[in-house]
Amino acid sequence: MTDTQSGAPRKQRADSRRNETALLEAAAAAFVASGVNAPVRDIAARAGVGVGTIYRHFPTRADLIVAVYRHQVEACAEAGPALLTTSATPHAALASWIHLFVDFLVTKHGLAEAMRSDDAAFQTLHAYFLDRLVPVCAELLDAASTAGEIIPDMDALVLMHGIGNLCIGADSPDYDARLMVGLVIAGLRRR
Amino acid sequence: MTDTQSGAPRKQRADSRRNETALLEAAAAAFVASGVNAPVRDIAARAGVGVGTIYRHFPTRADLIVAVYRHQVEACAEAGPALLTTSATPHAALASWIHLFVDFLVTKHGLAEAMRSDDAAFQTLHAYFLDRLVPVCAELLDAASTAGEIIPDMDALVLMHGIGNLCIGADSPDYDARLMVGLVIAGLRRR
DNA sequence: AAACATACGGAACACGGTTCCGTTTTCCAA
DNA sequence: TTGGAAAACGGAACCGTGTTCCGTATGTTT
Repeated sequence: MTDTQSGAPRKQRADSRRNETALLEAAAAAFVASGVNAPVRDIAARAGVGVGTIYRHFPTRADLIVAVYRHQVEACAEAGPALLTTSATPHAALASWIHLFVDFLVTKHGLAEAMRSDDAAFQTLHAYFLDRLVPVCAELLDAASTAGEIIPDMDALVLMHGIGNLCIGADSPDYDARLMVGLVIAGLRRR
Repeated sequence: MTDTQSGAPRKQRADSRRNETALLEAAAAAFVASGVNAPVRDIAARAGVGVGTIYRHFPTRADLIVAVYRHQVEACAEAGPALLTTSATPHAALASWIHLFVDFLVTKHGLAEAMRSDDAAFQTLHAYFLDRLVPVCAELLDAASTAGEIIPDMDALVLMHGIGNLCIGADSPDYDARLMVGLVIAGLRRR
């Protein structure tokens, strides 16, 4: 049954659009100040709206996080192929790209933690990040392994998971996520 | 028979000791069933005590976790020197020991996550695990680097942090903590 | 301007950790 | 054996967060 509802019954209300952008800005600010787990009420207060409005626009926290960081993720994804053409070797491109990803993660307090929460609400976050970045990573891995620089058959999804995990707690003074990621990259090398 | 004791103010009450062991058993069971973040009320109910009793015996969740897993951590710590004498090379000993640690972590749902929480309540957990295991790891690292098998100056604390992080979410079907840890171990190798 | 869909606000609820205090149990000493 | 102080207990009450719900307000269309 094709219930062809009338094409575009009505456009989105102006206040709704205003609130959405206000929320995005408020959330970005709150994330910087308190990490991606900033209390819902705080974000609402910053945006000058009620909590209900948040849930109406972004049903889960993951939706909000995705919306806030979407363009940065896009930039990271697009950097992959670019690096492949500008780098000396595929392995160098892979290394640079991973460092780019790490830089992104470690500057978002709590993002790495959230990324790997098995809470159902974070499915969206998981899905978006992985859908967007895993193929890029896979392409880089493939190029490097074709060039014989790294071990074959490394799974991009597992690698991304692992890199993400290594970035957890990156702001702790006695931890060094980049060093650990460097070990992983070295470990990928064919010996 | 009167028990042999010097003039202590008073010995611990019998019900108190009973409750403590009951609590330990209940917590162990709850941890297996629901992970180390099992609700306090659940643990209390399993042990047949009130929630206040938990807090009296184990002021923070970390205290409870430490108490439950203490002997396993001890075993892991003691395995370090042993492996060093029985293994072919220091690097092999290091690898075996790390895998031992990983096995311990991945079978305790949520432990790895808890390990790296920056919540103040988990200071105890952090402190105990690291105080006990980092020196062992350092000894193994030192032996391997003295033998020229791995890169020098690797910090044991950072390595333990990283390994712990890699174990987060180890029960997810599309992740492989052991594989990632293997990459790190390979990355340690001098090339 | 009236009518109606859309969106809003925030009170109310759910849930888990933590505290507090009146009551109960244990132990010691007389 | 027993009186009573100290130790320990239980769980109600409290707090902070996420989430839902519905009466009200706002924007849009005719």
